This record gives sequence, C-alpha cells and structure tokens, in this order.
Amino acid sequence: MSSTPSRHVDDLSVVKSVSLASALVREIERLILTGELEPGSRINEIHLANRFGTSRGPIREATRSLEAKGLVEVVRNRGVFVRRLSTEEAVEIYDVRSALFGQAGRLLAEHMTDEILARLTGFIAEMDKLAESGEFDAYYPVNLAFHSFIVDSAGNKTLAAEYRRFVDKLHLFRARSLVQGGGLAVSNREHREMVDALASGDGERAFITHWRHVDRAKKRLLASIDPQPRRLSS
Amino acid sequence: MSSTPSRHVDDLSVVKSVSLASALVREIERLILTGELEPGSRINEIHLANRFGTSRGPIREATRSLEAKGLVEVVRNRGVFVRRLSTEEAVEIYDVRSALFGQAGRLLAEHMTDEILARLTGFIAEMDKLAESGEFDAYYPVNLAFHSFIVDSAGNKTLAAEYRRFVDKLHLFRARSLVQGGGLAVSNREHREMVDALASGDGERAFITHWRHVDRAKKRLLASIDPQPRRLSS
DNA sequence: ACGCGAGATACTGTCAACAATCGGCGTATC
DNA sequence: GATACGCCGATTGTTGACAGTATCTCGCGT
Repeated sequence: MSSTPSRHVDDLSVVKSVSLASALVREIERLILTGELEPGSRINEIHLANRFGTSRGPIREATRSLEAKGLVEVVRNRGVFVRRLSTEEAVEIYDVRSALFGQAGRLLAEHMTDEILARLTGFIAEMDKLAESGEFDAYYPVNLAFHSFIVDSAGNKTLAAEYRRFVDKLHLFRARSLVQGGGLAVSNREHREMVDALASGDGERAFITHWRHVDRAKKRLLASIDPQPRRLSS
Repeated sequence: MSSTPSRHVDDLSVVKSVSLASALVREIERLILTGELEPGSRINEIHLANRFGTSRGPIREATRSLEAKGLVEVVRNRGVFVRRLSTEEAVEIYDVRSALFGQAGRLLAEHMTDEILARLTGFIAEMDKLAESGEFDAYYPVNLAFHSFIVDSAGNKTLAAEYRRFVDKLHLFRARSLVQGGGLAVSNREHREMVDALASGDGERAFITHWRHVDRAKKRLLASIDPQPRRLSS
C-alpha cells in the first residue's frame, strides 16, 4: 500500500493557475490508470477529500468529469465506481481505435517528412533490438511511444486526443496483460509494413496497414479470451 | 430517440431516479445545441441555478461534465464559456467523423439483414422525394436519421455514442448552415452507393463509400470557406 | 438455527455562506 | 488629455452543514 515515495505526492498546494478540480481529475485519473483504484471498486468522496486535503465539492466535480470521459460510473445515492470493461466493450473500443488509428495513418502519409520517417525507422530498430534480446518489459513502452508518435504527427489534435482516450480506457479491462502483449516480432513486422506505407505517401495504403494492425490486435484478444467454447472444462 | 422537442419546460421536479446534475447536463446541452446559448457566450452559474431552481453545486458538476464532453470551456476565475469551433477544429472533427462512419459502414455490411436493407432503401426513397419536391427543410432531418440509423445498426454502442458526440459538437461551428447543407441530390447519389455497398456485404467497399461520403462533406465545407484551394487532388 | 424487520450507520445529494479573484470605473497625477 | 493606480461590484472557488437514502447490524419471533 505505502509504496512509491518518489516525487508523486498527494499534494496540490502548489496549484493555483489551474482549478483544483482540474488537478484532481488528473490525479484521480492517475490513480485509476496505475491500478491503485481497481476497476469495480467504489470511490469514497470523503476519503479522497481527506487524502487530497480538500472538501467534497471539487472531488465531485472531478468525478463528474471522469464520468463523461468514461472512466468511472456514477450511481445515484450509491457512489461512483471505477468503470469495469466487459469483453464486449473492449472489442468495441478496438473497433473505434482501429478506425482512428487508420485515419491517423492516412493523414500522416499525406504529409510525411524525412525527419518523421527517420524517427519512425528509429522506433522500429529499437523495438527489433529489444525483441531480439528478449527485453519484453522494455518493448512495450517503446511500442506505445511508436503509436503515440504516429498519432501525434498526423496533425489532428482532436483525433490524437480521442485515440489516447480510448487507449487509456482499455486499461479498465480486466485482463490488462492481454491488451499489452501481442506478437512482438510479429507486431514489428506489421510496424514495418505501416512505415513502408507511410513512406510511400499512399494514404489509402497507410490506412489499411494501420487499421489492420489494430484489428489484428483485436483478433488476438478475441482468440485468447474465447478459446473455442466446445465443452465445459472440469 | 426519446427526445420530445415540442414542449420543453425548465422544470426538473419530476426527476428523482437520476441525479440532478445528470438532468442538468441534458438540459444545458439542449440549450447549447439549440443555439439558445451561443458559442462564445459565458454561462453564468447563478443565472442558471435560478432558472432551474437549484443551487450552484449541481450546475458546476454539470458544466464540468460538459467540459469533458468538449461542449464548453472552463477558465479559472472567469467562468465557463460555450465552446466555439474554429475552422481547423471543424475540419479535424470531420476527419474523426469520417473514420468512425466508415467503420460503422464496415461493421454494418458484415451483418446486414433484409429488414435493415428495407429501412435503408426507405430512407433513400423518402429523401429522393423530398429533394425533388424541393422540401429542403424536411430533407435534413431525414438525412440525419438515415445516418443515425446506420451508426445505430452497426452493433457497436461505443462507436455510435462517439459518432453522435462529434456530430453534436459540429453544431458549435460558427457557420452551422454549412455543415447542414450539402448537395441533396448529389448527397443522395452517394447514399445510394453506400446502401449498395452495404447490401453487397463487402465491408471494405462499405467502408470506402461511407468514409468518402463524410470526406466529401468536409471538402465541400473547405471549398465554401476557403475559396482558393492551396493544392487540389483526387 | 434462520428469516425478518426496526434501528443504526455511513455515505451521497444538495444547499447556503464565506473567501478569493477578476474586470470595470473613477480619480489623481503627469 | 492620456495614463496609471486603486477601489468596488460581480462572479467564481471552496467549504462545512444539513437532509435523504442505501446498506449493515442486531434483536426478535418462529
């Protein structure tokens, strides 16, 4: 419980330029995404208020904000609960994500630069190295950065924000490890196809490769969750 | 579709099953989308509280929710303002919308039924009739219903909700009429292409027709706003 | 022992009051 | 006459208190 005494303290006293509620949104969001507040668990307003040294007002504003973002669920007279994603919802999110990511690929392909291409190939080389040496823990963050870089470079802030929101939301799925894993070497082959398409400047081709990359991740998730329900196991 | 736009009173007394703030979100959202609260205007908490007969607390919760939805903007110590969309943002939203709508078309194509096809062709026939007889005012709502029906039938609630959110958000664009108009007869020709693709069950083809339909609307918007295209292709 | 209902409890929903901050307006000064 | 300064009203930020509701506990009856 009492871990990570690093630089993240539950103290918002320095905050003045931005509303207290806004800062609380970020903090509570962090608690949720790091798993400190587990999906399904209830959020106690008084506890949080004490923890952050504020009253319940700003806490309530923050939770309503998180509700609109889809991270928590508010039940009248019962409280707010950290949202728990069903398999169906996770799959739905994958379909939204593939659409957005494909579009990002299309947009990026239409205004590529040499510098962007260099960055992209750099990511791939790094991931190749990590995959070969078996440093799986280090692979995932680079993979994430690679995807983020593509979305951020597409030149559509709205699209980028939405994509990021759905990636965050996937953390609420029970089997988080499943959405993180994925082929590695297989995945990086797909990455190469994506970058090739981007380099060609063909928006349509870029869309397909990017869309398919996420769609395959969805299929892997489905396969690992629903393993041919033939018979009830012992 | 539980909206009864005819008789709307600023009274929420009947509400008990759902939180007051949630009801306020809907009400304020309505005020914004109907244009009663114009983009750029400031929302006075006390005025709203008096209007709805509540205190400022629930109003604040509602506005924070709307902030997360992207309908309003909160400036510390200054208040909340109805969001005003720049041309760039409107274009960005079109790119998000086309991605989502294309994906909806793909999903729908993959599980079409005769009944859905009948409904779709019904919409098109009705729009044809209205376009010919020049009833432009009646055309737009049917057009909207047609698109909504597609997105709702795709079988992905998350996708549908997001699509709807962005369509709503486009109402915050200064030249609302521009996003409503659009070829009519031209538009309905595209509609026919979309339905043909859906009927064929070819997801890829459905995606392209649906994506292109929204993308063309974006191009029309760009053309009418920026009369000299910097670079033209396609 | 077990089900059931009244009371206790803990929490959320809402409110009114207090504190802090911003913008406007008048005035003084150069 | 123009500009800088400071006061004041208006509005937001935050808080603590009160009311209503769901859940839990415990005693009672069978």
